[in-house]
Amino acid sequence: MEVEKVANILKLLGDKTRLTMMGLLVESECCVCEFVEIFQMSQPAISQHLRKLKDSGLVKEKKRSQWVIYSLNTESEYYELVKDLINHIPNQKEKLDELNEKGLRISCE
Amino acid sequence: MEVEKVANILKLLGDKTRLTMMGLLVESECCVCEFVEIFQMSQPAISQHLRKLKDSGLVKEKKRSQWVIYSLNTESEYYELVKDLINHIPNQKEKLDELNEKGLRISCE
DNA sequence: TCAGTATATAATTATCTTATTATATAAATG
DNA sequence: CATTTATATAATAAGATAATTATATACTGA
Repeated sequence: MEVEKVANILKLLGDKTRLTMMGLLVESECCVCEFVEIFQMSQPAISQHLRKLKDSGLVKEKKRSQWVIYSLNTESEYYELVKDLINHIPNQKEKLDELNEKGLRISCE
Repeated sequence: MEVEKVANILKLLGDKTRLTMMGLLVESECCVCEFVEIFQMSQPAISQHLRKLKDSGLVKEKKRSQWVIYSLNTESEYYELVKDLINHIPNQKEKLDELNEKGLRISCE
């Protein structure tokens, strides 16, 4: 794995929002509106973060009815690196549990 | 470990030069002029990269005669993370070997 | 002590990043 | 079919980043 490629992945995940997104996605696939709720950030900002993660191949998307569901791309050449990184951040599951309690959970595995 | 702190470390190492520096330092301590030679970059640019690594506590420095020798700070709270990251880049030892061959190696363990 | 070498800092500039607002697209539903 | 909901894209502006040049500091050795 080239240094430059790894550096680019680190730069990509060197953002609190995107790193947290990956921590969430390792728990469960998520749709855009769930991220908007969790991060309390504008929808375009969320879409742009997801776009970067998708452009790098770290996540993939699928359409389900009106929602776009994002998930980790386990086929990515960086998947092992990503898992190593996520091991160093706290588990993000409870953010998803909170969504559930508020009845705002859309995506289901 | 907070997400934000990890993200900051990833941002810091999400730069080809700084990530390579860490790959070199895991092999051996190095002085500034060795980095300048290896990266073919201006000396102030090198010093500024090292400053960032030092400010975050990832590396430490010591003075030996006219040289400033940098080394990994194995006491850093991020040391395990750093080691995990470096495991994903190619070994940088041969860059140091090349310096040796050119007679430009200063630092010795 | 002066010249040379090693390093750090300051100032500047170009480029990148990230957020926002405005707008477009597309599906769902009454 | 019009409205609402979900998402994406474009334009823009503020702030961060990284390189360079110029300069300062500090140690070494003749």
